[in-house]
Parts: sequence; structure tokens; C-alpha cells
Amino acid sequence: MPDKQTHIELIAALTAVTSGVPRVMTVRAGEALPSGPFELGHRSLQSGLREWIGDQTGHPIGYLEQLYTFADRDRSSAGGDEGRTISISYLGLVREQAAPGAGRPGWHGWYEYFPWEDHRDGRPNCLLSIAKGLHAWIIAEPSRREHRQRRTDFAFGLDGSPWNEDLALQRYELLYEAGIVAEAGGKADPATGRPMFADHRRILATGIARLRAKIKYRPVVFELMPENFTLLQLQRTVESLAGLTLHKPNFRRLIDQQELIEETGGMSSETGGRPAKLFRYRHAVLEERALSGSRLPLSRN
Amino acid sequence: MPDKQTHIELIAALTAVTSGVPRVMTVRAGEALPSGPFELGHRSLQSGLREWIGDQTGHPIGYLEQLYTFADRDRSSAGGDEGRTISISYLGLVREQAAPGAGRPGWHGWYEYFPWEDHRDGRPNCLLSIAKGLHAWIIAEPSRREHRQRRTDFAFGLDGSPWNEDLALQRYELLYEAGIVAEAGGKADPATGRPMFADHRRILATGIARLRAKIKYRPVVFELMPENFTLLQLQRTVESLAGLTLHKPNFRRLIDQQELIEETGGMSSETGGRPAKLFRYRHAVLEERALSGSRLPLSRN
DNA sequence: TCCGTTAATACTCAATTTGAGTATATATGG
DNA sequence: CCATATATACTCAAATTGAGTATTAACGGA
Repeated sequence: MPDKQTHIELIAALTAVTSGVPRVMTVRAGEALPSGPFELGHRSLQSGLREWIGDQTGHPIGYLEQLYTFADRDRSSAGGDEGRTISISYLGLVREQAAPGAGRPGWHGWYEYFPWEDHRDGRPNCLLSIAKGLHAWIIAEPSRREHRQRRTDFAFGLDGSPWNEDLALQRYELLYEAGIVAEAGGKADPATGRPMFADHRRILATGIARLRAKIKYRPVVFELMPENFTLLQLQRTVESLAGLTLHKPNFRRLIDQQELIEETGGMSSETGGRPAKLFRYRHAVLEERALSGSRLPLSRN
Repeated sequence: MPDKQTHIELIAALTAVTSGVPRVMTVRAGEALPSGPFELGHRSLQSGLREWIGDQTGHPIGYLEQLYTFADRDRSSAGGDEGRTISISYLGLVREQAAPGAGRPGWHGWYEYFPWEDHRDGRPNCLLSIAKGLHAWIIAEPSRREHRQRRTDFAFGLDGSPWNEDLALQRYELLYEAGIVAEAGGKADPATGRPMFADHRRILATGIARLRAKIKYRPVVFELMPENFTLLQLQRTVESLAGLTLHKPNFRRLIDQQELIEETGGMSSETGGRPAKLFRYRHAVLEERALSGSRLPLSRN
């Protein structure tokens, strides 16, 4: 074995929201995330990925954030020992756009891959069969039973725990550990969602969890919105990402406390009710602004 | 050029808190973070790093979290084109311990490298000279003046903006961009802190920012505490990390609302006042628990 | 022994922020 | 002109947070 090369691979979880559905860009008929080698010529990882995405898809990326770097041997795609692959994964946000033409890479809904994550119409039924599978795993090993039970209850909002949308990654990893998900040898079952190549679904879960956490303290949603939008459109976008329904009056109050948006003057009468005011994001003033605050009990001395 | 190898390097920002000072493990007389090549034999990045740290230092790592992966050519240490280095950086937390013996790698205080980050005794004076340097940079380019001013005011809590301890990374990157910091060609000045090799100080800033954000919503402080501790010790540790003083009664209220700790029954009379109850972290019950909640206005339907 | 000092611990109270709900206004399509 | 669908504006109680006060328990000299 003369030349055990290490390959550096960039993987992108690109997300857009169209008509209330958060979608991810895929290749291979929805089975993989777009990825490519990191070329030596690139100035940095980010710029390498940006260039590469610009070429592969027509979509300019507004927002790009590093997710995680993987090199686990036991999860690598090329199982053998002909070198190793380091995968550096990114989350990218793309503005809503017309449906892509034929021949283009496909956009698939998040919740095809994670049906248990969408709670906008209440707890999805697939959670019942998932809970059954998890229970089998919990009782399979008496010595770890209690610990597994606690982790499961916490992650999936069982036995009194509330559902927490931020735990998308923990949930996927628990299903993986329990062998329920197809990538971990589980049997095909619509309740456990559509599998993906290698660890791509895990990367997508990482991206979802990161985005769900981030919309609460940084104004990243606006990277997914068109220039002008109504408050309900904004709310629907956030709801689709969080997989939850929000309280309309309170959502509005929250938004205008932050002073992140301003009226354009225009109105929209798309939806059939009273026409809504159009708003736009106040780019100029607020590029680098934190939303929430300390959560630590400061003393002012 | 036959063999343009890509090197994978692991870099660790290991932190411990001793007697109210957060410290980082360094090598080369405080000029660099410990780092080493990623060997092909390792099962995963994390385990590779754990092994390696275990060998190099006597300290077992309780908590280890990936920070960021860098490959920017213009920040690489070996400036030439003999291949490229990918640096994967980690934040590790180490429990308080007796002072390390001679010959061991050294622990240096965070605030030697970032004197402007410690606000426990009020705004440090070094901020005055830093603000002066930043102002020169702001007015140097009239077309970007307003934008630079806003970013500076926000990051450093100037002109009405409050100081936000979470922005440690933004602050360092601003100083880098402005050429104030020695790594970016700035002149030596105690106010701008002690420089480090290559981009190691940037990695430390990333770790500090991550940890400051994380203590607010995950119980990670306990990774830095001894088995038994008093409430004031806990408070002092949090304060040292955040670089802020906290309001004692409210800190206590916060802590026991979370139900993260329990009394051991013992007392401590170390400090000279009334003896304090000793507490311990409730490992068993709470390994995977989120603290804060949604910040999204849910509807309960 | 008494008194100043240093903490620990226990409360109080007003100001904000949240959660939840109600009321009114303005479109559209029969 | 009315049913329907949404937009927008308020209200109000409950919970959380920020700030401060009071009391208790040790120690170390004078």
C-alpha cells in the first residue's frame, strides 16, 4: 500500500422553504447530499464550497455555516482501508425560488427523511411505531434499561417530558443506536423515514437541529424569505422549520419587539382574506446583532 | 511536485478553572495550543484526540466538543505550497486539579491572551487603548466607515450598546481585521494581549465564545468543578468564565430552580465566613437535559 | 469576651416578559 | 349583502427576572 491518501470531502445540506415545506437539495434521486472533493486551489473551505455549489446548481448561497467534521472509520462510505475520508459538512440557506427545471438536482422535503419531526398537525402517527421499536431496544439490555428509558423519554417527549424540537439530532442518533433506522440495519418502514447514502441523513439531522436552535437567537430566517413578505408568510416559514405551530398574536409581538423588519408600503392580497402589509428585512441596520440576551443573573456593579 | 500531502492536525483548547482563573493548556512556553497529527489508526477524531491528550498530559478529559475546522491558506502556518494543513479544533474541559509538576505543559490564564475580556472588576483599562486603535481603523476607509463603526460599537459595547460576553470571537476577529493584534501585524502592546503561534489564539477565542454561550443552556460548568463544591465556588467559576460578576441571590435562585445539584450533607469552612453547605452535581438524573426552553411563542393546539 | 468582618441563606417586591385569549377591520366570492 | 378568511389591535393574568434587604453563623483580634 504505497499511497494511503486522505481525501477531504465537502458536504452541503442546502435548505430552502417553498410553500410551507422546508426542503434540502439532493442528488442521486434524493439519496444523497451534494458533495465534492476539496481542491487544493481553493482559498478556504467556505470559498471552495461556494464556488462548487455555484457551478453545480444555479443557486447562490446567502448563508453558509460549518456543521461538523467527521472521520469515523466505521461510518465511512468506502469501507476498506484504502485511505480515509474526512467529511466537512456545511449548512447553507437558499432563498425561495421558482421550482427548479428538469435535469437539476432535486429538492426534497425534510420530513420525507424525518417524518417524526413535523408536529404542525399534532404528534405524527409514525411516533407510535417508533416508540414501539425503541421500547424493544430499551428492554433488550436490562443493565442499561433505565438509562435508555430516560434518554428516550427526554428525546421524544414521552412520559411527561415535553416535545423539544431542538433535539432532532439526538433523536436520529438514538434511532441509529437502537438499530431502527435503515442506515443502521433497521428494516424498511415508512415510519422511520427515507434513508440516505452513508451518513448523509445524520448530517441533515445536524443541520436541522442547528437551524432550529439558531432561529431563536439569530435572524437567520430572513435568508430563506423573499425580499418582501407578509407576517404570516414569515410565521409559516418559521413553523415549517420548527415543525410546530406558533401563536399568531404573540409571534407578531415578538417580531416587532426585535425591530428586525420594516413595512415596504406595499400590500399583498394573495391569500384570500384581508390584504396584508408587506415587510422587508432591515439588512442595513442589523447585520450583526444578537437577539436574546444573557440568561445569567448579572449584578450591575 | 510529486506528493502534495494533506496533513490533518488536531488542536485542543483544554480549559480548567483554578482559584477563580480560567486557564488553557499550552505548549512552547504559552505560545501554542497542544496539537498533533491525526493518525490513520484511530477509530474516530474524538478518540484520536482523547488518546493523544491522555498520553501528552496526565489529565483525563471529561468533556470534549468539536469547535471548527480550518483550512484557510492565508492563515496556514507553513506559508509555502508544500501541501496543505487541515486543522480540526476541539474544546475540552478538565476538572480542577493540583498545580501540575515541572516539565508538564503549562496552564496559562485566558485573560493573559484576552485582557479585554475580563469585566469582573469593571471595564478593563486596556479597552481604552483598543478603542483608540479601532477608531483609527474605522476612519481609515471613509466608504466603510459607518459599517465598521456599527460593528465595533456592537462587539465592544460602545456608544450605548451593552457589553455582551458571548461575542469574544467577533471581538478577536475584528481586532485581527483591523490589524491591531500581533498575529495580524499589529505592534506589541500589553493591551492587545499575548499573541500565539499561527491561528491558535483565534481557536482559543472560538472556545471561549462557545463555552460562554453554552453555560447558559447546558450544565457544562460541572465538568470544571470538583466533586463537592459550595454555591459561591460555583458562582465564582461561572463568573470567571463569563468575565462578569453575577447577582448572588438570583444566581442561587436560578441554580435551585434547575434542580441540577443536591446537598452532600457536608459543610465547608474554608473561606472565613459562615460555613457553607457542600453540593454535588446530580449526574444520574440529568445527563442529557436542556435547560432553557423555546423562546418561540408556541400555540398549544 | 465582645465586636467588626466575611460569608451564607432567606425573603420581599416591583417591573418585565410571556402565554392565552378576545375584538375589530378589510378583503373575496357567491 | 352575507359567509368566509385573514389581518391587525388590544387585554389580562401568570410567570420570570432584576434589584435589594434582613438575618444567621462562623472567625480573629482588641
